[in-house]
Amino acid sequence: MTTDGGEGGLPERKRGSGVKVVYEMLRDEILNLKLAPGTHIDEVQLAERFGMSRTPIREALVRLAGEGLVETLPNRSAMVATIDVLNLHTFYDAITLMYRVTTRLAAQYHRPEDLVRIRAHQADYAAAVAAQDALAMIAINRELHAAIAEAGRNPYFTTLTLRLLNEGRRILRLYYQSFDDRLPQEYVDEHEAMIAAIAARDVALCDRIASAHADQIVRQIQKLFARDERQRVPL
Amino acid sequence: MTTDGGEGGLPERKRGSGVKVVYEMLRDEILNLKLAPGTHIDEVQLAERFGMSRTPIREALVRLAGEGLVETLPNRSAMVATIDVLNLHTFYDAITLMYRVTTRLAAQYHRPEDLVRIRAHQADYAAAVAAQDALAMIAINRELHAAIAEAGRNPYFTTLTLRLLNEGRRILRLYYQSFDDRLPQEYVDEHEAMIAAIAARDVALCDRIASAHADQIVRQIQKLFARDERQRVPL
DNA sequence: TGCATTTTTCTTGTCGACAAGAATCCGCGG
DNA sequence: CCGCGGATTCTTGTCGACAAGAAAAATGCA
Repeated sequence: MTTDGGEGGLPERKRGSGVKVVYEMLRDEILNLKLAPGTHIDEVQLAERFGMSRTPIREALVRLAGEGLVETLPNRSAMVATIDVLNLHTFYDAITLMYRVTTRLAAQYHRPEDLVRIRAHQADYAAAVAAQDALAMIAINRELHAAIAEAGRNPYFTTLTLRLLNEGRRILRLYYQSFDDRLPQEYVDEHEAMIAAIAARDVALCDRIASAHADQIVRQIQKLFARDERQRVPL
Repeated sequence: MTTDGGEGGLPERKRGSGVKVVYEMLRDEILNLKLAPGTHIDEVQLAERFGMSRTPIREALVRLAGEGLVETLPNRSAMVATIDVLNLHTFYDAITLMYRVTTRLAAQYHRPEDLVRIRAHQADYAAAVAAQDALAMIAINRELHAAIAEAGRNPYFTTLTLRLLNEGRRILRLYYQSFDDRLPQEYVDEHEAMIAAIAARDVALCDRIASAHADQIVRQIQKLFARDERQRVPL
């Protein structure tokens, strides 16, 4: 069986769009864990699936490797980047610092249209929480913080934050697919407070809220990995 | 005239090394401003120069684009990334924060072999200062701070720091090629103090020194751009 | 049977060629 | 003289094919 992804139609597509399509599709599948970490990626298989040559596939993979989403060894198959559980503390450090810095900068440099975008994401987030849709929450959480980072208008920090949000999305996704936990209403409130602080241009308050928010998420992830997965089977 | 770069010899090279060679060569030329910002990059020209097909050239360019060293528009020539003078403050913010964070982390997590590497770079730096070799100083300064970042063992911060150091190398290079200034002996002393603080694992001191060091560099760059380039011609 | 070695198959890295847009040049009209 | 439209050239994006290296399978030997 050839597991067609659903792209098998008219092969007419615009010049230059091929790479973009493959790149975005693969990125989403990696972030959704639809492609499990460690999965070996076969270029010809992807080429057949997307109905194009290996060349654009290759370029998409190189780009994804640049963002740390796939790992590649010479003359060997590329594979979906693994989630390094042992070095998670570096992730905690980085996401905490980036939450703080981008939120502070957003308080300083945001413009009215930024707040509109941010609040739109927050509305989506609240809706996802109400609908108990954990997957949507994870995706929207990323978009919300990305919008805050953009409002800070520092491309260096924005890029790193985006990368960390991607990583975080994979980790959270791991969390919510393993067991359907209560969905944290607190996040909605924390986001609300964060947005208010940004709108009020209160840098110090933003810093405090961002720190707390990051700590919250770190604790949640730690709770996941501390969880005992063994089934208690009567003997 | 075909401006051969000097690669025109036996075309035998190992499989998989092509991309690496092109990538590193182009990266160095961009960082040295041997390729001026804004220069259009012609793929076939590079292919002829390196004696290989366009495919590996292309992959190298995609990688460089991922690091922000070249900018690419669809169906248009890639070009060497421009130095955005108007948004330099974002660079200042980012490099200052990364200097602080990586130095602090180095104080916490460095191992003996890290100090050996760092001190070797520092010796090279001092030698370059003694030799009045500004170009070597610029390159070694990057390596020194890169080694400190590596000692901090947080790949997220290390990656961003490396990117900022690259950008800084281009800017400094711009500086020292415009006029041969006095070479700052102070940097040697500041580096020395920084290394001592790392070795002593004094996080707070590291933070202070890194801040001061970043401010120093920022001021130097600002002095460059504030400089009045007009020639005073008698009328 | 178990292990080392060789052969086969499979996947990637590189190449040359072709087609679609973009940039350039040329001719024409105002 | 200048601007505008079409033809031409030039550059990039994509393709199919081939070769080198790696993984897997098959073979031989103890």
